Amino acid sequence: MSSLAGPLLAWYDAHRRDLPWRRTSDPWAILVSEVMLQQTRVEVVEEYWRRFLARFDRPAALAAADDEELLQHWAGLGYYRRARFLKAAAAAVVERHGGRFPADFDALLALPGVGRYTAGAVASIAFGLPRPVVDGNVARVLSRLFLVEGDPTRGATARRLWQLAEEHLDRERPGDFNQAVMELGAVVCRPKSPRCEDCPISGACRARRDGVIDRFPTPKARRAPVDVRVAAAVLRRADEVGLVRRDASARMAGLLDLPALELAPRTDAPRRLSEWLRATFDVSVPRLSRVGTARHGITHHRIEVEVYEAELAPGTEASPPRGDLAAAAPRRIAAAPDADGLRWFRCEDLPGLGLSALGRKILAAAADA
DNA sequence: AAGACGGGGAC
DNA sequence: GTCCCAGTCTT
Repeated sequence: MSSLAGPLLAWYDAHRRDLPWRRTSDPWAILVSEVMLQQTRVEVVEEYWRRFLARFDRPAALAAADDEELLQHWAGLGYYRRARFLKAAAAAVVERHGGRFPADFDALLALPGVGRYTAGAVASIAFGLPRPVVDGNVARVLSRLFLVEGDPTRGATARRLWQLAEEHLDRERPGDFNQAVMELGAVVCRPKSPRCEDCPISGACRARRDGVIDRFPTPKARRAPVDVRVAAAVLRRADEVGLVRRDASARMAGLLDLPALELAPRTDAPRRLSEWLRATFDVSVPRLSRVGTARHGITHHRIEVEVYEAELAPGTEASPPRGDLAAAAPRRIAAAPDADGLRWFRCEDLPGLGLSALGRKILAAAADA
């Protein structure tokens, strides 16, 4: 019925990128790639995927790992809940399926963190099952091909796109077909300045025919970003730096971070930070010097971090956090230490330790000073 | 149906 | 600076 699959598969066979997870048929390795690729670019994922699979080569290996090591391998990727779901999925594969992945869409869909897209991707790519996928790439390609209006991720528009993907799926090579459409969206049918001259199915594209490529897909409504002001402390003790582990209820839960505090407008930052460090960790920091500024964006927040540094006397210790940490300060972003409080880490051990990207930027700002 | 959830690469 | 990515879960 569809005249799309032929040209698409031929194009894919000739032009597909040599991505590491395309060299395996191991469903575990493919699941890890798909979860990492959720809302995350291919170029970013490659190195994480290699390192993760080298350490957790089978579901049982991840299921047995502790959360700290898991986060160390995920730090910097974002959407950290994915990592916990992936561990839970690995445990479920061990418990429900004896450590072997089920060649069954519904069983895959039942795994934690595996939704309609990921279940379809693993089913089609690892097991050759005829299941469609719709991700951002597929949504863009199909919305342009068939003039599908509306937010591709919601309601009737999403249903229409999944229906189109199902209708046009190649039943002989579902995994390659799905990857071909995604590849086309990533490389040719790009959000901006699409390369229609290089598109194997441009003749079938209604948006191109009508000269309205730039109006598809319909842009999503956006919220204005919220500005957040933060003061962070780089506390040094000889060759060590004081870090906190972020609380399980906070954003970036479980990652290491600099002790930091969200500031109300017109706050005397160093004084407030110093008082908070004393009240929370019982560390006395007489002199905080401003050493720089770090900027960071987190889902509709713009964060500006004033970075302060202090050299503490050798032997300085900290008490476990006191009081109600959640009530102590606003903590949309900062002020989220867990009950272990301030801990000392050798600076040379920091890389690979599970520091948040925000934390890395704060240390970089301090190092520039 | 809408909101929460990171980070960075490309323009 | 802005956009948006091989999405999923929760409310």
